Amino acid sequence: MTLTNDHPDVAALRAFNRLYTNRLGLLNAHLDQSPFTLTEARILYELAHRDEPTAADLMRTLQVDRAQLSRTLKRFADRGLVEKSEHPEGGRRQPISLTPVGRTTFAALEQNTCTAIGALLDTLAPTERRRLIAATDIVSEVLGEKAGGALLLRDLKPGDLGWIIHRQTVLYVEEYGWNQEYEALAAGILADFVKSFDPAREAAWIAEIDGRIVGSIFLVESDKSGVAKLRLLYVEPDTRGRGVGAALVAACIERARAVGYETLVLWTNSVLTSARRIYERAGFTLTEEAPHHSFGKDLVGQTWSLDLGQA
Amino acid sequence: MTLTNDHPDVAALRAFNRLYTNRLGLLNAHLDQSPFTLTEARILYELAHRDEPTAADLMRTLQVDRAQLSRTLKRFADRGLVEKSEHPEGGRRQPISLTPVGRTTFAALEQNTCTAIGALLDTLAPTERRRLIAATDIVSEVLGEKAGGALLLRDLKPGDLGWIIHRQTVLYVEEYGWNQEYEALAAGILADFVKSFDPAREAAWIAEIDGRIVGSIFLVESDKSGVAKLRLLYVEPDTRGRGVGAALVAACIERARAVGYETLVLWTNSVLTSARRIYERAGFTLTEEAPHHSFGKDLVGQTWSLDLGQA
DNA sequence: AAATCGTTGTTGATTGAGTCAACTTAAGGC
DNA sequence: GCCTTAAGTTGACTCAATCAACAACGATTT
Repeated sequence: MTLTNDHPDVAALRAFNRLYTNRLGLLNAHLDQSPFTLTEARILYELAHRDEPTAADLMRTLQVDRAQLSRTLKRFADRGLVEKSEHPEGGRRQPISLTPVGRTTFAALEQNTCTAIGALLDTLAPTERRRLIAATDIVSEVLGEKAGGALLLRDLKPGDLGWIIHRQTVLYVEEYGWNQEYEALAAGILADFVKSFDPAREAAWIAEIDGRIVGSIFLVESDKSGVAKLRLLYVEPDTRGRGVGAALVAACIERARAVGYETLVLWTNSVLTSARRIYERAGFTLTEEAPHHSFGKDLVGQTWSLDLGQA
Repeated sequence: MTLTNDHPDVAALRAFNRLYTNRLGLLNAHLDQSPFTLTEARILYELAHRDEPTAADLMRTLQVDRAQLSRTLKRFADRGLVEKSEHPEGGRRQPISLTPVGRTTFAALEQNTCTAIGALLDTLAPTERRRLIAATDIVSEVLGEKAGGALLLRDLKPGDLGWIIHRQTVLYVEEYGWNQEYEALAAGILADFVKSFDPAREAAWIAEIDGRIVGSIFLVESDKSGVAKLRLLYVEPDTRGRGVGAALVAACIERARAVGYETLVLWTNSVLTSARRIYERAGFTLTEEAPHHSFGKDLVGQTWSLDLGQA
């Protein structure tokens, strides 16, 4: 799919770009009163944060001209900030490193930029600042190297339930055209979950990657003795295929077994195909299917069951 | 409050800044192959989007040197891109405008940058792109001119309920140290609201500013005939004092009266002082107070009542 | 062994953005 | 009239940025 040029997203990103260069571009420009150019500062930063890169390395990551880089490094060397050494594998390559003087100089520069940015942040109200940082984190994550932080499963904390209801509803509305009925169902389930929560026999997990909620699952006691229900599994679409769902289900099964349940059941809908695969791989079997009309659609409800294999 | 320089927020914003200059800075630099510098492009942009600004105007908004600006404008004039006219009020001021040639040149330039940005966006998955745009919108809003968009009251749409539960819980946990009990209460209330929703006698409003949810309120029928309840009023802290709460309460009262209720009551807690002021101004009177232990705290519950003055 | 090619780094030459300071031109205030 | 302030121009200088040519070295080919 290709965007047309007058797509609103393009306009939004351009507006952002413009604002950013107008506001913060200056923050860079000469880092007021520092003796270093933006490019020089970027080079110093790379030198300080990498392990003896060669000039060619810097050229590629910072996208600067070879000539300019060569001269800049020479200036740095003249000022005693950097030194070049021999590359172990021979060749013309020269690993470059900061001298002690270079390190202290860089530290002072860092100090200045941090102060400048701190001053900028101080002009914002706490709420605004938090929103700004959250937003820039997202931009960094989306545009940044897709290192893909580690998956973390954690307990519930206040605000999670509302967030889950919100995200699940939005997802199911977008993907399957369901209506608000689902939101009420989820809200009801979670309200009951908290009200009658038995920490010894029930649990919930939130999956996080880089501090962002990317999935959740609930283990709830059922009416029938020895039977637990797995409920409200969901995984953010853009993190699917990274094992988030499997990890959540595994945690749920493990706990159910540890607590002493004999059977784990779950109710889902046939349209939720990616979830279905996760259940199958975890060993669940389809025990019942029945059409129903809910959330504004004709659906096929499914009951899946897993024998936890204990007396 | 002043931030220390090693505050994580500073680090986050710096990381963002670095990433941004590395990734998108190039997008600016020379807008590859265009004959215009970044500064020149910015000047052209301002000329195209403003009504005949003077050189001094440009100088202030773009933060460029007078000399540089003067020379750049002269170059533009030589190339036939801009023309200067007489300022109606006399003086040395010369309003500057693009010539037809300048307009078409600028249009071509725009086309290029849009294509470049479109190409960048096309490399992202749809979900990622949406997250990116949402994030940049927030940055623009926080750093941008605090024009403060218009307040919009709208109906409920799917996902709103979860969002409200999430935000209210986070706020009350942060501000008053309440626990998850509140989240369950809110989820239960809203689940019931949807399940037994009577469109003729009940309603809900979401307050939005610039597409962001900044508050909400619910009008719910009570057990007692002729009596309606106002529930779950909340306003985002950073938009308080802009009449959001008052507008929500006013909408609620108006509808309650229109539908034919005789009395509007609400239950709140004494610690919620900003809400209290809104109720007082709207004409509510405190009818009952009783201590209770909820949400992990000792609180004083209050019942407020408003006579809608109809037979 | 020689020729070729790709990579790495240096140097020359040129352009023009960016900066500081001096100066001109107009308007308003007293 | 004089002084102050703002707007715009011009001169002089620095140096980042860019292009192109070239030297050094390894790897590959012939």
